[in-house]
Amino acid sequence: MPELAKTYEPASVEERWYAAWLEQGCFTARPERVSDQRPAYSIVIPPPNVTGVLTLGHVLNNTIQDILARRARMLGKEVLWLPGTDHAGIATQTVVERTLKKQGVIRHRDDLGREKFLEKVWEWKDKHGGIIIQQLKKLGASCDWSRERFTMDPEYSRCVSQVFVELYKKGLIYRGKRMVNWCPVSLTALSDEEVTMKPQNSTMFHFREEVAELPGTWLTIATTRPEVIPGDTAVAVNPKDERYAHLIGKHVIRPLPVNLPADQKLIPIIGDEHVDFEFGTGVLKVTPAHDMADFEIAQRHNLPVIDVMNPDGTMNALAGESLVGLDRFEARNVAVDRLRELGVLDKEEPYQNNVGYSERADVPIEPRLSEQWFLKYPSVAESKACVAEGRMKFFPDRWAKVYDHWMENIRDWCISRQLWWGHRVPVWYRGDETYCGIDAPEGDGWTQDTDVLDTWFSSWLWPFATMGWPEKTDTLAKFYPTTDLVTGPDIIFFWVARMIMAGHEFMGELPFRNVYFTGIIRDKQGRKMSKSLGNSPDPLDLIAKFGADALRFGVMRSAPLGTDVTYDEKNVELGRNFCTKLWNAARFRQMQGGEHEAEIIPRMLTADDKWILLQLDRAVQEVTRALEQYRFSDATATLYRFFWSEFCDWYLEASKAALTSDDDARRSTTLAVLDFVLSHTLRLFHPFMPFITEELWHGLGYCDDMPADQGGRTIMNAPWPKPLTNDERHYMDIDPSHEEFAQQRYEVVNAGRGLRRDFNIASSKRVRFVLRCGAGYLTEHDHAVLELLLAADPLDLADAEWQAPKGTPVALTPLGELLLPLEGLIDASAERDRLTKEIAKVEQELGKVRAKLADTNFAGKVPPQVLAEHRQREETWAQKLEQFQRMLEALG
RNA sequence: GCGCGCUUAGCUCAGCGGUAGAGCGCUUGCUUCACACGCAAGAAGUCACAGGUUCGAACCCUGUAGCGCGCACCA
Repeated sequence: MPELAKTYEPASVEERWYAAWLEQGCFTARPERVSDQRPAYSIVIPPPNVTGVLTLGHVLNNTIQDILARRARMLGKEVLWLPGTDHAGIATQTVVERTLKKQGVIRHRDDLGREKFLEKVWEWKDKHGGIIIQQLKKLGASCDWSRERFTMDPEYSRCVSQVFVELYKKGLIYRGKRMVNWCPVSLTALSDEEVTMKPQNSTMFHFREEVAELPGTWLTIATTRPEVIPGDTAVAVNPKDERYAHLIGKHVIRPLPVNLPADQKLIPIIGDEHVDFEFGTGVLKVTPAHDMADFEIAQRHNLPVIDVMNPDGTMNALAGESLVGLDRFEARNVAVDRLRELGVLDKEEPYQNNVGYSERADVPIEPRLSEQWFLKYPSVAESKACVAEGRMKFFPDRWAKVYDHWMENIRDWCISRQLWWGHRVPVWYRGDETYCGIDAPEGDGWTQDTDVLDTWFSSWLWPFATMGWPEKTDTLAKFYPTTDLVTGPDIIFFWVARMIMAGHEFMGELPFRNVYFTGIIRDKQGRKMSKSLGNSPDPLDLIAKFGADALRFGVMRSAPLGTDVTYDEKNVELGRNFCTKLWNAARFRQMQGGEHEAEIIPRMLTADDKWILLQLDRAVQEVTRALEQYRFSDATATLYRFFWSEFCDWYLEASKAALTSDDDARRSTTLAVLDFVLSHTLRLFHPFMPFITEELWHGLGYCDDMPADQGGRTIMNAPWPKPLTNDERHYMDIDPSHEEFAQQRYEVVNAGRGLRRDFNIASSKRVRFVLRCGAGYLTEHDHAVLELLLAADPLDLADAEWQAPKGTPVALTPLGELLLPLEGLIDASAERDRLTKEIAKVEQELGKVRAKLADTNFAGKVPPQVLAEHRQREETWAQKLEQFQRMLEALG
């Protein structure tokens, strides 16, 4: 085996192993291998935007999925991690359109026309579509690339059409002219979920309108949107409002638009319960074409609907000469000027309100009446029930409540978009005829609906459409429903809820059993990562600098279940340091030589060996449990503690005593324990850090223990470590008392190091220690370990009678008093001060315990076990106190 | 307005009924033959606040404040 380099060089290792895994088909799922003994495990990737680039959010999300997939393989499952990309309608179309404009190819997409423009989008997709996939590979994602899907693949598109047709035939999809959220920039309708409310500093304008039938009587109206006054078709008051009730049925004179004949300016005063008399002036202007609530009022009262705006947010001719052609915000200013000129503007006051914004274009949406396609959600009851009844689990489970609330108040989904990039609505028209089908109808003269479908209308089919539905493929039969879904809580409604409904509706079953919601990655100031803030580091840079494993480990370590992740490059650095530590521990093992298959000889096991085997066992159990509960940061914390503190700091240092001994059996047993622990550790680490563990798995030769026919002896297929069985414990003669003994010796070491510190002796300087435990109490090996770890030269064992020179520093340990004889440096007063301080501490602790025990309330009511613990504690402190006092007396 | 979450060491977070923990940062030693991306030792906390339950509360209950998120929304 070639000697390992001094530091780990991730780049070449990562590239080499990823290529090897691909070549050996390690990621390919084989449905034919699924059986009772080899259960299926599946997960579908949340498809990233096809033209997107990798962000830290993707790193978090996909590392989690990779950990789950890799661990499932090690548990002997047949794993399918199905990857792919999303066409991301608006996002992609916007990017391509903007780029073409920048390049001067077009001024507007209409310059090219639908077909030509789509050609450009496909060109763009072919050019940039592979980027994020390549980046996921850099991260080490073990996706089954042979099954990669794209939401605009021909087969996938057929699924989308088929689903549309089926829902149409069931009467769940319908077309209607309704109020929708309109984005004046993207020029398309949006779903309710694509609108986010933002607080705005607006102005509330109060203006007067005169009652036509009662000249001199004015109604004052409060509004934030004076520019849509030309669209007002009524003024509403609450019929119970005594101030205004008598005016119902009369009319007011609308001040805008100007230049209309007087009779056309009259609009009715109506009574409607919707009007809140507390708010504003208690008089509401009703603008049915530009406000959702007003539209409903208009329907109740059969009011005309006057749309005064163009699709792009500019005012149309109906807004009148003074406003026509102006952008809605300019128009607002002009409208205010007009009101002022007319002398009817009473008041302007600053006002904070919430305005719906288009999530994508980041501009206020415009409520707009238009002809759109809507879906009445299917399988709502089942979808609600499966989460409520716990058949599908959410992690953390508080999201179940959010889901439930949304499902309870679910409203029809506007699924049509006035875009070009996407799945075309599979509906054709000819005269009065309408045809809905997967393929175009026979005969001439049919024209297809020009709208495309909301991107999520394809994404919601992802779990089964990617597996070949509607064909009954092997993949679908074996891997659906999927096991886990890993995604962000921000798309719980956009995607998760809808997939659950589609799963029930088309597969008759839930699409996944567990949903893990990641946190959102934030910067150190707690802000979301975003391109515009420039606070989002490029994961590829981090991989280049620290290695993919370091990035993965660092991110997982800082991402506890249920909380947002504060990103700090320090964490990645920590991951890099950890990789180096692992690498160097492996190097240490390699430098000892010897074959790795050296067998453990139970009778040769030292207390240290048994101790580390028990710590390993504990780590195996903890990591396993943490992963079962999706507590990834807990798993990394355990791995870190076990490997760094327990294995490297204690065991590996202690093992040096055995490794330099003349006893061959001891030597080879120690090597065997090192190998046992390392090979288990590598496997525990593998899901988190796939590259370095594979490299060391081969570098240390552990791969040789695997059957040659199993996919190239990769650690990917090595068995996940199991806790020790009772038989194994018995065979190796391991029991908790050995752990305690080892621990006690380590306490001696700590005490010795403490003495060094107190007396300013460098940790590396070899000095004489005396342990008053009686000769022959320790085995030769245990003694050698203590000597090594204390850097003692020598460590003498003495009887209780042994007297040190007065003022010799001494520390209490579970194995006896540890003395540090200082030749010529004895300072009795310094030691007296030190002991006095120790005594004060002990007395304080003893006092606390005694006070509790003296409390009859405590002693009478506490469970016996707790009482016993306190008694034990009291005894220990009392003993210590006595010993310290004796030491102080000895000082004279 | 309704709901959810958070508040523990300078920073990021564990702990969720029985003596306050980790990593980073900080301090002090150390070129100890795997590793200075390291080793060793150390300082550092009225566990947001106020009540309550309990023998005992960071942990359970009630309320308050601050921060964050979701839903709804009155022009």
